[in-house]
Amino acid sequence: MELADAEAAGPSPEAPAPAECAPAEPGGLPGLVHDQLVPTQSSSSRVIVHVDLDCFYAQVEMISHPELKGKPLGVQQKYLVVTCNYEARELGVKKLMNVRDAKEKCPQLILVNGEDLTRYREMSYKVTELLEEFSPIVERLGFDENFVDLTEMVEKRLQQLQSNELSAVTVSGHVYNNQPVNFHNVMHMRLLVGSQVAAEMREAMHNQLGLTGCAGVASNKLLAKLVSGVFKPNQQTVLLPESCQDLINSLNHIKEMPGIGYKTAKRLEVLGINSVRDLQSFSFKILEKELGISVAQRIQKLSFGEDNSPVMPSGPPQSFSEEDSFKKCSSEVEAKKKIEELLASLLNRVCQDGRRPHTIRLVIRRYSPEKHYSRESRQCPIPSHVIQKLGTGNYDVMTPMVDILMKLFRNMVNVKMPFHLTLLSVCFCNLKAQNTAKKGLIDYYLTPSLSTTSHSGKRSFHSTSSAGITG
DNA sequence: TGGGGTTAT
DNA sequence: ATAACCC
Repeated sequence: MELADAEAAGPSPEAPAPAECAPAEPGGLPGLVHDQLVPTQSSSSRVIVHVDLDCFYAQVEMISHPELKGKPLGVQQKYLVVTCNYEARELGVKKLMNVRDAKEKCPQLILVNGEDLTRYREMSYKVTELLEEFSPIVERLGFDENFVDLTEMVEKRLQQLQSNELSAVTVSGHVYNNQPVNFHNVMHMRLLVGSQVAAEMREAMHNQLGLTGCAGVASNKLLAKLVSGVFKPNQQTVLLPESCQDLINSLNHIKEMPGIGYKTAKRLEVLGINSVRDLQSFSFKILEKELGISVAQRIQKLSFGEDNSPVMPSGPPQSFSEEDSFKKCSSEVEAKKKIEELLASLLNRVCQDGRRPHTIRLVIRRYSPEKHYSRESRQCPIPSHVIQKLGTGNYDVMTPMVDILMKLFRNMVNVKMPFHLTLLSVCFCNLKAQNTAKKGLIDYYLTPSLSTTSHSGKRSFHSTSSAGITG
């Protein structure tokens, strides 16, 4: 028979079942259990794939410049090699390596400037769109990673199969730990079909876009992401539930757990938590006291390989920004010039998108000898008369925008005092569908006093009236 | 550390 | 507006 039979035959991964990822040694983790934090242990039987392009910027550059293929290539932003191809890696170049160190390690290294992200961004969205053809549930993570929820696709494919075909299903790519497949286990079968879809995705990326990448297939985003990196360039791996503990225990430090960043890792270290096992067995009450219930709950679940966060379809971007970093900017005139450059690029992008931003933000980074990474920002609504000029190339939209940005600038920086900036960034956000009405009709409905949001879309229109800033 | 992005508070 | 996270 088909799915129903298979379902009964398997060790029932359905129902109010055990954890997604049963602990290997139930005795060794009193923390979570005794503190009684875990609510439902939602046994997700989802099939998620994480697709991760190999050294993405370098790949795009090799497509643009085929003569560079086979040679060690690095992509440079300012004084950093932000990524490089595998030829360069074999010669000792690492991601985010200083240009000087990289050249020292590898004098033949060819560097291309990658500060303009336009082509990378365009290729990135082509990848996402290709994946959306498989399933519409695609979540972007940066420019070079995507999660896809394959649960539905996989169910449909399994339903097409007769029971005698079920045992003929094969895995595509690696199985983590070389774990044997149980053809009577439904979740195993789902994941195998997931691995086949992943292979098709990678094939399509290669045939249609010329790109290679890795894929990881597992029952949630965390595990899919972790397992995608197990075999590295241009390979894929599927994780079967029984090997979940091995995967998360293969991490050498909690900082390697996606979702535990620099700050949280530092605070955990103070508590003596360094390994994933440390986090698993740590008292939840104390963890909650230190990090708050939200973070504590989330990361302790992560430590068990549990992650119920859904794959959220990214859709079009929520914001557009352009930034530039530099050694020093210390005059208003200089800042204005840089802001104008950033704005000009942004206007092109926003124009192509079709939607219109209703908010603009200026971001700065002030120089400070050690205290690294602190940005300040000011934002304000974009006046409606300026928004309306955005799509039309006709009128000068630069002038009013620059005026607004310079007011925001002076709101943050006292220009009568000496200052030293190392970064400027302009961001358009609060994007709304265009008011491309057949003048009159739609305009009428969208007029603020008459708008009742009873319309279709989920975005509510509000032609905000002049909304300048008080500067 | 670049030049981007997101969500939560 | 900031802070955390991701690449």
